[in-house]
Amino acid sequence: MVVTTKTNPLDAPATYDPSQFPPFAVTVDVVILTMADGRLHVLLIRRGEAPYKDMWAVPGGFKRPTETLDEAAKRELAEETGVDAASLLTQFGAYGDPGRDPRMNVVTVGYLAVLRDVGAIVAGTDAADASLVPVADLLNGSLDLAFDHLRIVRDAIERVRVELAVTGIATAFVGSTFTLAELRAVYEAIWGVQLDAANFRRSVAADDGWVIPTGRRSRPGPAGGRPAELYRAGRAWQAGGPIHRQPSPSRKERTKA
Amino acid sequence: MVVTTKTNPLDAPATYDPSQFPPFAVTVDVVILTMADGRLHVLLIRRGEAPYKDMWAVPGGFKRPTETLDEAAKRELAEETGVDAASLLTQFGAYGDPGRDPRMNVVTVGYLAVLRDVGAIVAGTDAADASLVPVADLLNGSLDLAFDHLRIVRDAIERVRVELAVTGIATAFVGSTFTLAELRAVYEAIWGVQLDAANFRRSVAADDGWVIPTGRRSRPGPAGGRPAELYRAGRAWQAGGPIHRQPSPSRKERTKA
DNA sequence: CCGGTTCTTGTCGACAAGACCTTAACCGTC
DNA sequence: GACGGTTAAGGTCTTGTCGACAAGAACCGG
Repeated sequence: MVVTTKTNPLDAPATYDPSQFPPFAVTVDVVILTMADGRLHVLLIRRGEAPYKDMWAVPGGFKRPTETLDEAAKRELAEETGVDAASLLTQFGAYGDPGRDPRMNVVTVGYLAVLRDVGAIVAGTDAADASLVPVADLLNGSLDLAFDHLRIVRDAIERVRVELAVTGIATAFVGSTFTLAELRAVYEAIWGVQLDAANFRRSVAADDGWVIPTGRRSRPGPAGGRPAELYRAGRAWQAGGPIHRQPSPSRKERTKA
Repeated sequence: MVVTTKTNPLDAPATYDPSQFPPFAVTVDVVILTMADGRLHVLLIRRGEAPYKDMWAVPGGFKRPTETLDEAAKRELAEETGVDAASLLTQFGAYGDPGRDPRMNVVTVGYLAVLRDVGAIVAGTDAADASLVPVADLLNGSLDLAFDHLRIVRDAIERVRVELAVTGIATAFVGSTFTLAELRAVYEAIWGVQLDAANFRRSVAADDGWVIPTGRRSRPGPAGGRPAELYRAGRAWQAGGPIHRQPSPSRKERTKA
């Protein structure tokens, strides 16, 4: 109640005296997303012990009492991939369903990390224990995960779709220099749409600050074609990205949908 | 435990053997927002005991091992206000900084609840212990809160501003039937902007599904005026609201900003 | 040199959103 | 009952944005 017989507003019913609070384990799970061959992938690890032995799971670990949640996520990311970048981490949800871990009461906090070129990192670890999995394989239900990690990954995907429209998270998927085609591929893969290259260029390059031309040009692919200009990320990506998802599919159907 | 010393990527360093996981208290804090005299308010309670005695705080309580986080938030909301509506609850963040509660390790999960007409509920309880506070008083720093609750409330406000553009949360602030002026006041108060009444009407009433006219009309205010039509919320509010925040202030400055 | 491919620039039209005005309906007072 | 004040509702015009589409530029291989 707002006010019980005592006067402590933070307390729960007498059966839940704060001095006898139910203990929980608190963990941090990091959903690591990256682009590989034009598709969105998530980094998963294979469990070596029960429960859910041999199943794929999201990397994570226990929060320490001396660190914040953000620091715990940063530490886990560094332990898993060797990447030290706290700015790429975004908290997206907390999960505490009873029985989600059959061994004890665990509340986990989900973090989203966007990296580029995780392939080399994954290869460096034991390949049998870590792998990049296309998110499409998870979203269509053809692959299940340990615990409630499938739900956690789903929520992370949904979050990155929103972040893509609101923040400049797209540049985290590409390298320090990139072509606009690469950047456009990020939007197309994550949103599952097809964007007009000309209009995309206009939106991104119009008011400068989004991307900065370097003057150099990329080498064409094996199929030839005109070499694309190389850009680097500008500093204006904190106040909302330049590309927005189409709210209503304009009259013509998209082939890719 | 999740893992033993070997081969399991889910584990932490040996100093953190899962069998000795550090215990945390897990609480749920509910930021209850409502409209009062044209401004956005938050329901706060006054602490009666140390720490932070006599300071304002967000209502909350311990999560029980047998309930989910959502259920805990729903229970807390019912205990505080008597309102039983889980659909209005939105989780927006987790907070676990060390020392945020000087007594023990506490991780709290923040929930946002949008209600209408909390005034009667607050009046029903002990008025000295619960109160509606304008969020403006919190955002400008003139009032501090216990623990890290100021940060929690700030995050909740930011979240409701986003939800307003993405979901149909605006209808949760008004009654079951409402005028478009009332609905517009919600947007104006939360975003701090001034919207053109004519354009607002077009956006909301254009493609029906947002609001449904009831045929009845409201009684004019004390200053007179033409009576407004009464609407009720449609069912199309799950796929994004009709009103979007202006991304770029078009050439003319707004008087209210 | 010549098609094939990709990047870049240009133009056009549809649509959405803001600014502004006019009409409609109710109040109070005189 | 007439009149000004107030608020709601509807209409029109302009502006800006966004998507579709066409055309040119720069590289490839043969």
